[in-house]
Amino acid sequence: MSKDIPVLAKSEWALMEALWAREQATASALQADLRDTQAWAYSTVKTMLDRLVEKGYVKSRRIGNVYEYSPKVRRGAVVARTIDDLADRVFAGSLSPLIHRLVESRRLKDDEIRELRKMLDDYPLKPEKDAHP
Amino acid sequence: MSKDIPVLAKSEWALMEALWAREQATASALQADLRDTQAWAYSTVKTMLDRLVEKGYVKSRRIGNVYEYSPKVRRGAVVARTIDDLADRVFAGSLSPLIHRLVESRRLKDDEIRELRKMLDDYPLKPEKDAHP
DNA sequence: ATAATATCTCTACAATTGTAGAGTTGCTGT
DNA sequence: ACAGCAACTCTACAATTGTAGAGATATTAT
Repeated sequence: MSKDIPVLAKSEWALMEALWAREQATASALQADLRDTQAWAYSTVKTMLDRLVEKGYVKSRRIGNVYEYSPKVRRGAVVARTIDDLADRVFAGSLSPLIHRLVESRRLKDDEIRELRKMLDDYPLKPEKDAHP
Repeated sequence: MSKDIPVLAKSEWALMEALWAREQATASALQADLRDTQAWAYSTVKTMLDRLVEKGYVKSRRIGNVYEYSPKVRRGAVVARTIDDLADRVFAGSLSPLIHRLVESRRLKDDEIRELRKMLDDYPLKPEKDAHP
């Protein structure tokens, strides 16, 4: 599940977001998509994509003389891994202090608090899915 | 509040944790503290510390012929900034989806869920500190 | 005084990330 | 058949991060 592909670097996120948004696209399409936020040269985008392919985040296939790139990992998986990574570094692998911290950061609006409450209330306390020993 | 000092890199976290733990220490003390987890040469630790000084995370003062380092920023602040950074990149600045994600990741134990519930229940819905219109 | 020890300083080098120019190739319209 | 254009490939370079050796210096025990 959580392979050991390296964590995404900052800019790579932007690119991946664009790619996830399209599901599959050429380098220049992505370059265009990102034009406003990241004014990257075509070759920059291409280089990054190829690096992402090496890292295992993206797959590419040649269509005619053009490469089409598509995500190889689902966004959710990457997000999860990123969070894990953070939890590892910052909270020694435990998520709950991280969440504490988030909540305590007071940067949540009341609505969000309410929503989170609801989510937690609905949260199914583990339906004992473990294989019995 | 949230200065624009660069986000801590992976290894730097380890070092900072050690420093926060001691509150002030020499390079070699930290090197010793980290011996088990990070087998760094003295000069490695020293270099990193000096880089952290440059970045504004650490301050140092010479005591006799030895430098004593101490954190310049509180851990909490750095954690907050790190989380913000993550939220920015991954969730377009909003924390609540991040929390959602964390909770949904199912990597929380039941206890932790309960604890979070409690925490959220106790969470003071903003004591309307806004100036009334 | 001296040798040993601890600490510092300087310098360096590899990997990764950020960014891109220059030149090559191949289709496309005229 | 050729100019244009789009996409590609190759190469490169700066900044940051990870890591450390070598040599300078100061402190101390003998």
